[in-house]
Amino acid sequence: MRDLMAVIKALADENRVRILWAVQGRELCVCQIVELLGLAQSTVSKHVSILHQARLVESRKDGRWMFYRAADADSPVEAREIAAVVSKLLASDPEAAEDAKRLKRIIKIGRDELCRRHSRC
Amino acid sequence: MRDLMAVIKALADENRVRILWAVQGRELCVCQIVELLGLAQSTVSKHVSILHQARLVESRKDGRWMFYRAADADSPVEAREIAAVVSKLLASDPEAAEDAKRLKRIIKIGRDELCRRHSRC
DNA sequence: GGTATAATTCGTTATATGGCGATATGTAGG
DNA sequence: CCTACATATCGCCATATAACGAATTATACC
Repeated sequence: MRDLMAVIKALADENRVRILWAVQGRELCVCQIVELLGLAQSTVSKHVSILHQARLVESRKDGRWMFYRAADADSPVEAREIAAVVSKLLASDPEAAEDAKRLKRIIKIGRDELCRRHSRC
Repeated sequence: MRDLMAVIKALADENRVRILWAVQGRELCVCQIVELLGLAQSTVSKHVSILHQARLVESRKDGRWMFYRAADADSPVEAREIAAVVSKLLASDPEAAEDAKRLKRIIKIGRDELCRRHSRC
C-alpha cells in the first residue's frame, strides 16, 4: 500500500505526468525538461526526484548531465503497471501529443544550445 | 488530460483508495465506510464525493441512505482503466486484505445497528 | 587550482488538501 | 407538520505541496 500510494502521489501532478510521458522510450536531461515545461530548473529537479523515488523513472549520470528515462520492466509492479496505463491513456490525449511535438523540436535544438539559452535568461 | 488528472488526484489519498477497494463488487452506505475508516462522517462524505466527481464510483439513493459502488464498465476510460489496475494491485496487498476482513464483519453487523452506534458517540 | 556549468538542496511563500465540528438538507414515520 | 436520522455542505485549522530564487555540490575544461 505504501509503495502504491507513493506511485499514485508521484503522478498526482500534471507536470510530473508530462515528464513521465516525455521520458517514454528516450532519455532527457533536466534542462530539456525545463524547456518543455517552462518551469524553474530547481522545480523540475524536485519533480524528477519524486518520480525517481517512486521508481517511475531511472537516472543515469553522464558528466555534468543527469539523464532520466522511464523505468524499465524490472521496476516494481506498482510503478510498472500504473505507468503503463497512464502512458496508454496519454497516447490518445491531444495535450500529450502537443508535448510530443514540442519535445521533438527541443531535441533537435541540442543540449548545448539549450543550456546556453538558459544561462542567458 | 483534465479527466485523467482528476482520476489520479482522486486516488492520491490512502483513505480514498481504501474506499474504492471497499466498494468493489458491492455497495456500501456512508455509515459503513465511516465504520471501516474510523473518520468523521463529514470527512467520508467529502471523500466519496471526490471519487464520484472523478467517476470512479457511482451512487444510488435509497430513502435516507446513499449507496456507493465502484463505477461499472460504461464509466470513462481513465476511471475504468486506472481503477482496474489499482484494484488488481490491492488484491495482493496485506492492508487491503485486512480491510476486506474488517468490512465483512461490518456488513454482518447490519446498517441499522451501525447507525445507532454512531448516534451514541 | 580556478572558472564555468548542470543539477541538487535549502529557505521561503502561496495555495491546496485533509481533517473535524456545526449546520443545512432531505427523507421516513408518527 | 414535527421529529428523528442519514448524508451533504460549510467554516475553520493544521499540514502538505508546488513554485521560486539563492546557495551548494559536482564535474569538465582551461
